[in-house]
Parts: sequence; structure tokens; C-alpha cells
Amino acid sequence: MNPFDAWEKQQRKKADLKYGSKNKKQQSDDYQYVFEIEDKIVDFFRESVFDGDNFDEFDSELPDKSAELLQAVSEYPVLGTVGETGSGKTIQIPQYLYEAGYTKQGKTGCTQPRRVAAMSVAARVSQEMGVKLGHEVGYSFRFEDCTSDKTVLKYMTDGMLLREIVIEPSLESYSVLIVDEAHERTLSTDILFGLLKDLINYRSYLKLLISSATLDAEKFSDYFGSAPIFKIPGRRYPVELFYAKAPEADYIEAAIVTVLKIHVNEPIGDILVFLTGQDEIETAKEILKQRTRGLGTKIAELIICPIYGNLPTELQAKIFEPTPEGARKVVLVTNIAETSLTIDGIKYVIDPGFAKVKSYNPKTGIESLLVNPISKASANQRTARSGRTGPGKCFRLYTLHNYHKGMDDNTVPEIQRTNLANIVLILKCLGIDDLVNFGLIDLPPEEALLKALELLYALGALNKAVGRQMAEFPIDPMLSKTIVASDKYKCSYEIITIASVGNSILYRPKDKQIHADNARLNFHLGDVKDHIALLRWCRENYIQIRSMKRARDIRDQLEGLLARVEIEITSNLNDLDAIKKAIASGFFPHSAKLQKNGSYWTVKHPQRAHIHPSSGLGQVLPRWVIYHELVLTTKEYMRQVTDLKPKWLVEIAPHYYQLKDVEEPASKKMPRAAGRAKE
DNA sequence: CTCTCCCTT
Repeated sequence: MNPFDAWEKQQRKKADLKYGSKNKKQQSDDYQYVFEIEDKIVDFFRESVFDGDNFDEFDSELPDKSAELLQAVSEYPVLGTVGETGSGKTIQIPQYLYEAGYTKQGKTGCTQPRRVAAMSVAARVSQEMGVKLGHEVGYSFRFEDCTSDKTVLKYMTDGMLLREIVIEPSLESYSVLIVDEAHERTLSTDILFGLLKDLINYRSYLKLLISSATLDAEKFSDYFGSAPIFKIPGRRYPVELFYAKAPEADYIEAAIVTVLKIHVNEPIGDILVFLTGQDEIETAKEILKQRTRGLGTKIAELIICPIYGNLPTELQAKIFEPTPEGARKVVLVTNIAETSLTIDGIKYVIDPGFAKVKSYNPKTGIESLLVNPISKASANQRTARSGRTGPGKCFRLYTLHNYHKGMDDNTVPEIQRTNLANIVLILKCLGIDDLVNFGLIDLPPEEALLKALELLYALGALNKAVGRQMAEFPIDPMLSKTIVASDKYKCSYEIITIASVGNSILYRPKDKQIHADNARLNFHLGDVKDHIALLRWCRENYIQIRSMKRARDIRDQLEGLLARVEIEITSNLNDLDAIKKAIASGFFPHSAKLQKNGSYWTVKHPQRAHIHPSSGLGQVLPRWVIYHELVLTTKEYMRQVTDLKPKWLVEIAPHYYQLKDVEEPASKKMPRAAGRAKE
């Protein structure tokens, strides 16, 4: 381990230890005290003016590059485009193509990583062109298709285009495809790259534009056989960049102190603070409230706005209210504000340099969601958030040295940190068996590919007919196998309900079944009063209306797909065993057996696991369970757990389990072999 | 005896 890694590790350990305990001790409202810590803890130095190269061109008109762009498009099959955020490339390029007549030969499709972006950009373009949204200009993503026969400029999510390729691999109806925000490297974008690169070889009149915001456009250019890169001029205000002089162990405390320091010393303007999650944001909010309370008229009012993905929409709206005269707003955000959400009027950014990152360990099948240092690209993205409407300042709570030596250049692409079973299945259905030589821009870990293939084999998905059926469903293979298997157990109605609620419920805890059933009755009666009852039920049970709606949409879609793959809708509500067997048909690779000490060992790739305390089975501890997923947080937790009879495993998956795997010990009590289970 | 950064089909 090099010294920087060691340093990083130590800092993170310290941060973890102090966070929580330390915050609770320091609850002084004292004005003096604030400044005492300020001087003690956070000391910055001004490093540079970030991205100041456009500084002199602010008031000048940006040059019109449309003619040159169109020339380049006509000359080359693939073109990379690079532009600062705010250069308007997403909005303008498709309009240039439209005016130049490209849309007469076919549609122009433009992919976005996010739904909101697809929708809002389409709305803006239709407005600029003076046409009705959904006519010439439209958008499309799952559950919402705002296009018509007239549509020639189509904005869509990258995942949507991927689905379209599965249905029609040659994409005949398109003449131009633009992959926008390519630098974000979503799984869908990476897979699209591979498919489109192949497609342009036999669809010579297809034009491909790869659009990205950062300078790694050269990587994309190389990937597409040295495609030329077209730079689109943009403008951005300069941002003064500050680094901590010394490492800060407790970044929440440091962030809070910096907020107060800015609030007292700097001219008016709103502050954006990047934290890692809901928990930290709520903690920081409370501390800030305490420290500013009682200061009265000594300082200006500080309005605290928390924003994270889980926050109900009506509370999120608060950040868009303009800051009152004389006051200052501090917005505490997760990564949601790095790309998805733009907040106007931000003048100061505070960046502790951390984010929660989901990753997947193919060896153990464990997913984890842990706090990690961000990449340089990500740090620069955060910094730029302060220079959108005027010159800004960015305070990095880490040292310049750590920026250079302790942070990766780019965030690890999603394809390298995710479970690949779903995408491997889709590619198999497109006739792509060899992913290593498929020509991806970055290869996933070999183990992840093997693990995916092994799973698909176990599920029988490598059989063409079964695989096709499963691939129709836009869900994980284990879950789609459950749906396919529900035909046999005559309970497809119940299974698609379970599948659509997805991550929130896979098992209905016994003690809550009456509640769940009552709620469903309320849901189906369709009377206004009952809807109110349902709303109340949602509130009482802390269920977001948003997730309920989503579950209903997914259920409708799954029901439609059942017909497509010719599975009849059958209901078998009284036979819980049939439902459990259907679930086991998809999730049998995720079985685990109870140990003496109340923990579990997974059966196939032996691994310790615990039932998550929020599960209805946390107290019951069934001898055998199957689980939906294994997540590492404070411990290895199984989420969404169902009990089962071990003999079902052999019955359902004889190719995967043998009798000796599931043998019960002679004793009726706890298994004698508790400590031996690893064998 | 405690999970949910952000997305998406």
C-alpha cells in the first residue's frame, strides 16, 4: 500500500469514527465558539482560478459553428462533439440537423442518461421550433411515450434506445443517432457504444454523434476509429478554487464550519454543500440550526435546504424558491446536484470530496454501498456548479496534494461495478455470445462475466426459448425467471404483483398480511373515499405515493408482457407454497441455512449472512431461506427474505442442488453441524 | 437490532 492510500484509509477511518459521536458533543450555540473552531480547523489557501480561459470572452457573441458542424457530419459517419455544459449542444445540434434536412431520411434520436433531461430538453426544443411537443419533437422513456408518426426529433433515455435495439436491431427508422452525456458512462451507454459501432458498418447512411462534456472525448474518438472531434464553444464564469491546507478528518464538521465562515465573511450568494447521503444531510442540518440559533441580528438569516433523492417532491421544491433579500440559502445535497439537478444562484460550493458508490463483488455476489473519495472529474463537475450564473468560489475540504495523488481521474464506469446478468442475457438474445471480444470501450471484470453466465446457465436462460421469454421483461433475470416459472405454479397474478413492488416487498410478513390485504381492497374499490383511505394508509405506513404509482405502472407493464410471452394470468392466493415455489424457481441460487448463533451461511458460495432487522423474519429465523440480494453495510445483510422447504431446492433445481446439500440433521433441534457448514 | 448515492429497461 502506498503512503497516499494509507493516508486516505486512515483519514476515512477517522472520519467514520468521529462522525456521529463528535457531532453530538459539540452543541454550542456560542458565537465566539464558532469562530474559535473556524480558526482551528479549516484553513484554506487559494490555489487557482478554475477554468478561466473563457474569461475575456464573456460579453462577446459566441461564434456560429453550425455550418462547420454540418460539414463535418456529412463527411464522417461518426463524430465526437465536446462542449461545456451550457453550450446548448443538446438543444441546438438536432435543430441544425433538422434544418439541413437529415430528418427527411429518418428520425434523429438523442439519448440522455436521465428521464427528466429527455423530457425537459424536448420541451425546450419544441418551444424553440414553435411546434407542439409530441408532434415533430417528442420524447420517450419507460411508461411515457410522447411521440407520434410526425416525430422526427426524438429525445429518449439511453436504456430506452437499448430496448428498441432488442426489438429492432437495425434501427431502420433512424438516420442520425446522438449519444449525449457519453462521459457519464452509464451501463446502457457503454452497451449502446458496442452495438452502434457494429451497426454503422452495415448501415452506411447512418450518422452517429457522440457528445460529451469532458476532455476524455479522445477516448471515445479512438474507440470509433479516430473519429474527428468537434469542439462547441461555450462560456462559463471563473471560479476561485481553494484547498484545505491540512487534511480534515471530520468532513461534516469542516463543512459546517466553512458554511458559517462564508456566511459571516463573504458577500451575499447561496452555498451548495455536497454530502454523501440522507443521514449526513439531516445531521448537518440539525447542527447548522443549533449553531445559528440565538445569533439573532448579529448575522444574516441562513435558510437551510436539504435535498436528496428520497425527499418528497414538495419538499424538494423549496430550493427553487428565490432567497429573500438579505438572507442566504445553504443547500445540502447528495450527488443528485452533480448532474441531475441545477440550482440557480449558487455562488459558493463546499466539496468534502466523498460520495456513496455502489459496487458489486462478483466473487461473493455481495453488493455494497460505501463512502468513497470522488474522482477528479467529479470534483471539477462540483466546482463548476458555482460558476453558472456568475463568478464563484469553491472550497475543497481536502488538500491539493490529495487531489493529485489520492483521487482517480475518472469515476469507474458502471459496467465495471455492477451485476451483469441482465445485460449478458440481452446481448445473448441479440446473438452476441462473446462479450470479451464484443468490443466494449472498457471491459468488465472477467469474474463478473463468468458469474453472470453461470447464473444464466443455472436459470436455464441459455436455452434460446426460455432466454427470449425472460429477456422480454425489463427486470433482473432471477425475477424474470420467477415470472416465467409462475406459469407452472398457477400464480402469475401474485408473482407480477410481488415483482412490481420489487425492492420494497418480496415477502409479505405474516403479521402484516391482514393490513396488506385490506390495503389492496381499498385500492381496488375505486371510490373517492377509498382513495383517501389508501393515501392515509400510505402515510401511516411511511409509503411514498411515488413508489406506489411506480409499482402500479410496472405491474401494468408486466401484465402486458405476460400476454406477449403467452403466459396466462392465474391466481392462487390461498396456496402460499405455490407462490414460494415460484419465487424459489428464480432465486434458488440465493439460498441460505441457519447456524447455531442465529446467523446464516449461504449454501452455494459459502458466505456469512444475516437477515436484515427490518425483515418480518428477523425474529422468526427460519431454518432455510432464500433472499433477493446480499448487501454489505455494517454487516452482510440479506434483504427480502422468504422461508422455504429445503427439499424444494432439489425438486426445482436438481442440476444445482443435490440431496446432500440440503440434508437435515437427525436431531429436530438446531443443526449439529453449525460450525461445519462451510464444507 | 437497522438499508437505500444517483440512475434506468
